[in-house]
Amino acid sequence: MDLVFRALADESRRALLDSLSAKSAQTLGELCSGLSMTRQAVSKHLAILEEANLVATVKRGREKLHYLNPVPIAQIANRWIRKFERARVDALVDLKKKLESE
Amino acid sequence: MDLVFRALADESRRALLDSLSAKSAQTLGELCSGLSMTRQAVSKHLAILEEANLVATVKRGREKLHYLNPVPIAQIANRWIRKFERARVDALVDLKKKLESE
DNA sequence: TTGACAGGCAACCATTTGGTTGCATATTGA
DNA sequence: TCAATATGCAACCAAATGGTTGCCTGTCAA
Repeated sequence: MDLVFRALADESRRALLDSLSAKSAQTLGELCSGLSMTRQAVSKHLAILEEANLVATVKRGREKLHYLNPVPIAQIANRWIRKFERARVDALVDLKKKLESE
Repeated sequence: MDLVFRALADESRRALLDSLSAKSAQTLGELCSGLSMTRQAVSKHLAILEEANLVATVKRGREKLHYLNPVPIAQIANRWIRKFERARVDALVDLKKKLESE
């Protein structure tokens, strides 16, 4: 869970997820094009996304195909964000009241 | 948006949000108790959460009350996570097919 | 008024992070 | 076979991060 949050904290990595969401089964080289980063930097980012289970890969010959795995993101939505949705109205009303009373 | 993701990347900060979600209007001292961190460390984390607009504060005398603001989290849920929900089934079917064909 | 309490500020430190360069390995296709 | 291609690995570097300690400021209450 922590790995997922940390993986999502970087804009480059979120961009990679975007890219994989738009086009599946991309190779490392493909994912590099357009980004102003060396291949190795992208490779490291992908390793972090893999570690967090946000990206799955399949080797095909000398290429490595990358796939988005949206499950961890869905889990965060379901298990973590919902906690705060419940608190949402209460918290805001609470704060507003406080601000107005001062 | 990036500030929110980065703020959420740290377990201590998520714990602080949890704490504020459970009990609103806590002071810095209150938020510190239970955590094995100096007051200054907690203060820095709270500053990052404030920067990301996840926590709002009101000064009352020599105390500073902290409030959870769940709106940015809700925005991420709505504007960002939904993108990947759309891709979810497609992506998994896609990957499964690939894995089986190799 | 004055000591105790809540918090802010700044300097400092170790570790992690995001990136680079250089070289090695493995697959492909002419 | 062999050059080109796709990726992996390791060392290195600067900057950001998470934490500390020490001291200062402002407020409360006896």
